This record gives sequence, structure tokens and C-alpha cells, in this order.
Amino acid sequence: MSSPSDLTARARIRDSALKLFAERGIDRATVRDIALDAGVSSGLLRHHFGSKEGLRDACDEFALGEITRIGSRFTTFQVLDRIDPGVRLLQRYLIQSMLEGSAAGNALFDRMIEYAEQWLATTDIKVADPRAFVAVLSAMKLSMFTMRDQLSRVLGEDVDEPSGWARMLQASVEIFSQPIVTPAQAEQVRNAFARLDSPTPEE
Amino acid sequence: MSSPSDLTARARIRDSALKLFAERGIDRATVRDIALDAGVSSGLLRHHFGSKEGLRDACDEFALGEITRIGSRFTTFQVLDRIDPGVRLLQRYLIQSMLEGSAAGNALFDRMIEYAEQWLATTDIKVADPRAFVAVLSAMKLSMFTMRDQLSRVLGEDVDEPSGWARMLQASVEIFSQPIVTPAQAEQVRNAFARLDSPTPEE
DNA sequence: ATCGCCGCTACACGAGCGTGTAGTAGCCTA
DNA sequence: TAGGCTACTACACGCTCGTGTAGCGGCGAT
Repeated sequence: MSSPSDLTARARIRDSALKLFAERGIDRATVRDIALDAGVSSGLLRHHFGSKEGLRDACDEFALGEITRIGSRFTTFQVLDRIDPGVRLLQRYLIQSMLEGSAAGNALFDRMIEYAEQWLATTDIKVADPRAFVAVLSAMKLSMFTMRDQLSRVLGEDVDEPSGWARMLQASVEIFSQPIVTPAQAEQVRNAFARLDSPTPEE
Repeated sequence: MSSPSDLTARARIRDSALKLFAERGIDRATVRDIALDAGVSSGLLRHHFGSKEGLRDACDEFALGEITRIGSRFTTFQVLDRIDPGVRLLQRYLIQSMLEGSAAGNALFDRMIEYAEQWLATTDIKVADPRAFVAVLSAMKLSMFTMRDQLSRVLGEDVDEPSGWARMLQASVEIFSQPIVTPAQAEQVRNAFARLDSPTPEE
């Protein structure tokens, strides 16, 4: 994930795999294309990683380690004016992993949940079901990445570019900094579920 | 999307395709498996739909039409105590389409945006960038579906079951019915972006 | 009656995939 | 200097995929 060509072949293969996995998804990224991108034969890929899944595992481990090392920008509201392309690639790879439920994806989502639970404890927000609260909240934060293409299309500009990125992030802040549904509406939902829980009073 | 076997072969193929596309994704659902599931030969599939992509288009059109006919539960906060399995399948299919950016997915997301813009106009919520606001808000609502597997895993129960569904939906209401970030934090983000926009005052 | 169309099946084709195998050049050790 | 290990390539295998083709039974129209 650093300089282009003065890396070991193994590292170059891993970087190419990470890139193509992130861009196309696991299935659509072929070992031949990965090898081509890394400038090696497909046999060498097999030599170093055993199989496509072995390569995938190596990517998982690497991506998880890098994102940990870099810090948890992923999980915070921290404002990023300019995201490093390498980090963006890691993000996309891990988003793919989360959507698909791989080990690395699960681990990262768990970490986000844990982090969010700690954050929740520092606030004075009162919730009935903290676990569900942080889980859904985390999923919502991630949606800005999972729905990246749709958001870019609807906004008319790439959300990876500084301008689109700013619009998206500021929108999320506006959403989270004020009540979107009224207390009356919330009450209504609560009542609806309460009515479902209790056996119908009569009929 | 109605009874199992007293349908025309064409309709059965379409239903099976919708199911397998939704469950496995477009690529992983093969024409042979779809034909098998529908109880016909793979040649008949080709006879009726021309190609896999033709079948896909038919599914798009059907799913979009059905979801329109049924109503826009998709786009509202309406509480659903028990979701019809057929509707759930449609949802999953369309979610896949949105994640992948197909024509039907784009159309549905556009419709959600439009609907959300109308809704926003009826409220007294003040936002700087309405387009971005409703886009991100819509993405966040969808995240409860795109992250379905992760949410189920973290909650320890299937969010498609009534119990998990209720927890998830109530959590989303709690999130949207109160400020999550403080005014100070929101201000901080605004300032950070304002500082980026203006050429650095000195130095 | 027969002709043609429609719903439908069986089977083959070619491409692309992950994987397996054989072999080579170079370096490190004994 | 001989042996062996490591990095690496070329090429073939077998499978699965979407697609193509040939043909068959039944039914409605002439």
C-alpha cells in the first residue's frame, strides 16, 4: 500500500488483489487479472498464497491491520478533508467484506459496535436497547460508504471528491444533530409495538 | 409471486429468478439453478427471456411494478408487524439492485429521494442542502436492509423475525427522534469545512 | 388433413475460471 | 563444486458458465 514497484512481488500481488477485490468484488476479480495487475504470473500468486481464498485471507489480515494502525477514522465523525487513496481502498475492501459477511468484515463491524458502545456511555443519551441502538447507528454511518455510488449519482458529483464528500458529511451531521421524527411520531411507533406485544385485549 | 405451481412456466421462472437473484446476487445465481428451481429446462428460460440479462430486465420490471402496486412501505417509517415473505423478497432483490447500480435500483432510489423531498417540505426542518440531506437520510434508512446480516449477527436474532425487526425499527426511531451529536459538535464540523473552503487566512 | 407456430427438452459449443504440474534460473549452504 | 531450496514461468486440466442448435408434441387455422 506504499510505493508502486519497489516492493516484493508478494506485497505487490496483495496490493493488486486488495485493489481489484475492492473495485469489482471478490468473484469478479480473477486471479489472472490480479497477477496481470501486479506484473507477475498467475502461478506465482498461487505459489505465495496457495489459493484465491488464501490470498483473500492475506488481504483480510492486512486490511484489518492497516486500518487499526492508521486509526479508527472509520468509526468516528472526524472530518477528513482529504482522504488518502490507499485508505479509501482499504475502506472499500472492508465495506465489501462487511456486506458479504466475511471474517474480516464481521470483526470490523464488531469493533465498530464496541467503539460505539463506549461512546454511548460517555453521552447522556437514554435508550431502551443500547445494543440495537449502536448497531443500527453504526449501520447508518456505514451507509454513506455502501451507498456511495447512488449518493454520487443523486448528488451529481463524486462523494469521493472533496466537494461531494463535504456535502455528504455535513448532511449526516444535520441529520444527527436534530430530531427527524417528532415525539408524537415516535410515541406512535412505540404504541404500535406495545400493542403487538400484549395479547390483543379483546376481539 | 403468488401460489407455487399453478402459474405459467414463464411466471415461475421469473419468480425463481427473483428469489435466487435476491438470495445469491446476480452473478452467483446461474440460469441452470433458476431453471431447476422453476422445474423447467434451462432452454425454456432462454426461449422466454432471450438471455440472462433479459431475465434480469423482466425481474426488474416486475419487482418495480409490484413494489409500486403494493405501496411505498419501503420509503416510510410505517410499522410492519409482519412482512409478507414475497414482499421481503422484492425488497432484497431491489436492495441488491441498488447496491449494484442497475437501472431498476437507480429508479427506485430516485423515487425514494423524490418521496423524501416531498416529505421534507411538509416538515419545518431547516437544512442547508436539502438534496444531500434526503439522499443521505434515504441511504441511512436503507442501511437497515443492506446491513441486515451484520445486524442480525450483532443482535443475536434475525431482524426478519418479528422480535428482531421490532428492536431494529425502534432503535431507528430512537436515533431519529433525538439529537445524536451536540450543537457544539455540529458547529465544530461546520467550522472545519468553512475553514477548508476559504483560502487559508494567513501563513 | 396438414401446415405452422408455440412451449418445451436435450445436448453440444466455446469461453473463462481456479487449480495442478513441470520446469528453469539464481542463490545459499556444505 | 555439488546439492537443494526459493522465486518464478509456461502450459495444461477440468469444471461451470451463458449461449447456440436441433428437434419433438400439441393445438389452432386453413
